[in-house]
Amino acid sequence: MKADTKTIILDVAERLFADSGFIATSLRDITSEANVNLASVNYHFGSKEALLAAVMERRFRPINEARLQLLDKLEAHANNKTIALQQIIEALLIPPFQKQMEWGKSGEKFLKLVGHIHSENNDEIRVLLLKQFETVRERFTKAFERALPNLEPSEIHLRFAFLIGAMAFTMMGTITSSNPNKSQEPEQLLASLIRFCVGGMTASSSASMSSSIVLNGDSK
Amino acid sequence: MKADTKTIILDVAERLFADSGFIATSLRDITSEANVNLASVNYHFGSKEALLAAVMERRFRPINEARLQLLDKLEAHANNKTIALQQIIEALLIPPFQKQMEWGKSGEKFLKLVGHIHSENNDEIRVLLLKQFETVRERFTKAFERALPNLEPSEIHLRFAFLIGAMAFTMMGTITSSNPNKSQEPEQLLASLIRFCVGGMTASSSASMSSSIVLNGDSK
DNA sequence: GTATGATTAAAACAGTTGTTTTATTCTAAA
DNA sequence: TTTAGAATAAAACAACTGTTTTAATCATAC
Repeated sequence: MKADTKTIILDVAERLFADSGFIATSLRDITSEANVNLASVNYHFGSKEALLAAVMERRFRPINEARLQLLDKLEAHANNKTIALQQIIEALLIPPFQKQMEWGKSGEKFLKLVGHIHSENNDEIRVLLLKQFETVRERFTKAFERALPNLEPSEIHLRFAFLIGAMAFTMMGTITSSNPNKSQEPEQLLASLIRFCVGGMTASSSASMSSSIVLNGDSK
Repeated sequence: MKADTKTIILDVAERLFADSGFIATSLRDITSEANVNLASVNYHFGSKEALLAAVMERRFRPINEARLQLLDKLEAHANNKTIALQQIIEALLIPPFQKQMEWGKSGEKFLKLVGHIHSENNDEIRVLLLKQFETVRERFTKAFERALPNLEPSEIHLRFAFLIGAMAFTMMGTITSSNPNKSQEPEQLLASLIRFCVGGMTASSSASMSSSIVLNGDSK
């Protein structure tokens, strides 16, 4: 089983981008570790940025397809009845972790990369991710709005963003690496994340600030 | 009121690091925009990385002092009684937003920088932040454990990490910039974040996965 | 006024970056 | 076997990086 140049480059780039970041990883880092010629990246992908796009595309397509497929199934089974919020959140959060386990060592670092891309400064790079995520985002926003009819859409929008933040942070691996306990099983990590997000999304919207702290910017 | 070179460099570096990231911002970007000589960064701070450390140090000290002070006050007022979880979370989340408003235009971009540093690939850089955060982390972890006695410490540890993720993501400004609505008021954003985190931290720990999806990595 | 040290200025340094160009090799159809 | 095109290889390109060195200037105490 001989892996072709394009695949080797994708694999190595995925791992190095995840470990050291997009900017800090040079094409020479990638090509030397992949044992391919430096020019082969530009030959096969066009540019360094296009290589990153290809890396993300390869993993994101199946993940987002699984997400939408699960949501389809949920909406088909529950005709007119409201879908339980936990099931929506599971349809969103389980696929990336599940795919990562399926891919084994090859896709080991992909979630870490995605977590970092989520908080990328470079707009052009983050747009690559948003493009992939757009349909998922729209569909799940509607699902959340149906499941949480007593929350204003703007509030749901914000909470969805918080959820993404918790998810991205989890994916980056900062949590597992900083945890002094023995390495968290992905299943336990995912289960905790789901619980946290369900609690966050279903939180009461009426609670006001209890302390006397006020945000007033007097210093002009 | 003449601003000295060191302060100008700190201000410009803070803004550029927040907008374009640490690696992507060159010393020449900073010094040319600050109208100071290139060598002045190394003269006053020693290195580019030491400059970043100085940028973070300047903002983090007052924020974390405020956090600990608020927690002190909570623990002093509630002798033996348990502190409401929402108050703990407020003591953690309000100071950064409050300080940012106090600082006005000068500290406008600091939270964005912090959010990005949280998800930095470079370990040495993230360590700079963790060092500043260590005491806060320990104190609030204990407070959470007291306020949530029915949760296992490992579960609290994870949820704390999710909370940090939601917070960092909020700070990065990805949310506000992606929101099609009129610019979110910081107060409303903070209030929503607090609600989400309170809900997430107090979520039931017994809920198991409801769907039939299972994470099993058969592909060896 | 002069000497001392802090600050700023300008230039050079040694290295790395993504990309392109020019040759060479490989592969598969005619 | 010849030949056209794909793929790889090696080298060069021009630009940019953080840091250091060497001069010049500034402020301040004597």
